[in-house]
This record gives sequence, structure tokens and C-alpha cells, in this order.
Amino acid sequence: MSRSNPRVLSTLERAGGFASAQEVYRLMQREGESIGLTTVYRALQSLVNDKIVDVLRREDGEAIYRLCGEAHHHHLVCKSCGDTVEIEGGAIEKWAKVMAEEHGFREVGHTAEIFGLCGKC
Amino acid sequence: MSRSNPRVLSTLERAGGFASAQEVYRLMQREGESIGLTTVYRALQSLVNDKIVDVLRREDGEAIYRLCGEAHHHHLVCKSCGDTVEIEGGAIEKWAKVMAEEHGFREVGHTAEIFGLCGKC
DNA sequence: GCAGAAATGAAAATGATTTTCATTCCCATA
DNA sequence: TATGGGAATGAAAATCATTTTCATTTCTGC
Ligand SMILES: [Zn+2]
Ligand SMILES: [Zn+2]
Ligand SMILES: [Zn+2]
Ligand SMILES: [Zn+2]
Repeated sequence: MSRSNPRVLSTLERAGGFASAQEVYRLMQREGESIGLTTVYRALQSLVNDKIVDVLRREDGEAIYRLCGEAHHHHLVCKSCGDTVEIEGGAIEKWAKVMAEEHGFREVGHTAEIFGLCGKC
Repeated sequence: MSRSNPRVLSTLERAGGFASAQEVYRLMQREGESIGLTTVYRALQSLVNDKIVDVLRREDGEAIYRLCGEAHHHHLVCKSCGDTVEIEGGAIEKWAKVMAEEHGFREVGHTAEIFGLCGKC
């Protein structure tokens, strides 16, 4: 069932841990690897399911895949160049917990991302 | 230069202040308004330029346009039945601001969602 | 070896968004 | 009022990421 193609993962790493499906595909082509675009999409999807990478959106809507460490953290992403800083959740962790309890929710998780323009853009 | 078509703006308001270009277009059609899809896209783009609406992305990448001034809020969503509660950002708003400043980001926005199982599930 | 399952990828389909371009509308000026 | 040019409009075509289809290949257990 796991279609987490290791060549795709390795390419994503080599790309700086941050690339779109099309970019991963083009990179593999350039490096002479034989692979189909469909397989790249499926592998990335699978890596997302396995929580090995997560997916964000460029400003133009294209999905970008990004290797993710295991420790729970959040992201500060540049809308323009895609630069990403991993940040601590801080107050969010408590906020999520309190809000969930307040409304009778259990087994809660959360997502939180900040996006803007970085110093270089 | 301003193509901020007032009929499009009014429709976006009527849609709850939150809709995709396609949805605005379909809504106008259903209401018997004569307008082209291209014009809807251009009007929304123009409203974004004028900072009257801002644009977010659905999970599938589709752009959704939101009236500025709609109260900013977050969601608590049930993983099982989809029930959604609108909640205040509370500490998150400050967290996002502080984190962004700390890393030299500007023009920042953020997303934050909590998901879990509601009381009924 | 051999059947059945899983993986692969080329090609077609999908769907949002953008571009093109011919037409229509608006409006200032003669 | 006529007219000319710029802006707005929208149908149709183009673009482009992503998904689906489906035939073929590869793998796995027997
Ligand atoms: Zn940047
Ligand atoms: Zn967190
Ligand atoms: Zn529920
Ligand atoms: Zn907020």
C-alpha cells in the first residue's frame, strides 16, 4: 500500500526539502532518473499520508511538499520565496487544548501556519 | 482602471462574505444576473488589489475571496461528523505577530484550525 | 513457472485560472 | 449630435497543475 517511493523522497531532500511535484519531477528528469509524473504525484501523496512530508500552498495555488521533522512545530513561510522557519507553537498549544475542552471536543490536533514576506523579499 | 464591479462585490457579500470565483459566478447566474466568468475573475482580482477583499486557499488549492472586515476567526472541526464551531483566535493573534516580528517577516497572516471529536461523536 | 496483487506511466480528462481578441460601452470633445 | 479613443466585457481558446484511466510491467507467495 505504501507508495512512498524512496527515490522521490531522496530527490525532495536534495531539493532542499522543499519543492512542488512538478519541480521534483523535472529535477529527477534532469538527473537522468526514469520516472513518470504520475508516480511522483502518488509518492508525494503517500509521503503526506505517512506524515513524512507536509504540504503547503504557494501563492499561486501550486502545492509544495516539504520534509518535516518529527517534533511538533509550526511554520513561518514567506509568501514570495517560500523560505520557511520552523517555530515553536508556544501559546497555541494551550489555546487549542482550552478551546477544545470548552466545546467538549476530545482527541484534538491542530494546524497553525504564519505566512508573510521575509526580510529578503 | 478599477474593475471592482459592484454587482460582484454585492454577490460576495450575499454569499456570506466568503466564496470562490466560480461560486460567485454560479450564484449570479442562478439569480439571473448576466455576467461573464472572466469579468467575475477580474472584479475579484481588482477587489483584492484595492484591499477590499483578501484571498485565501481552500485545501484543494482553489482561491477563495473573503470580504475584509468580516470578523477574523478560527475553526474547531469534528473529524467525524464535520460539525464546526467558530472560535476566537485569542492568544494566537499575538503569537503570530510576535513570531513574525522576531524573524523579520511583514504583511503576515495566519491560519489555525483545531480538529478532534465532538461531544456527539 | 504462475496466478493475482501492486506499481508504473503514458495519455486523456478535469477544473480553475488566464489570455486573446473582437465587440460594446462610455464619455469627452468638435 | 457625431465621432473617436480608451475602458470594460465576455466567449472561446490556451495554460497548467493535478487526477483518472487503463494497459503493461514488476513483484510475491505458492
Ligand atoms: Zn522571502
Ligand atoms: Zn502546535
Ligand atoms: Zn462530531
Ligand atoms: Zn487568527
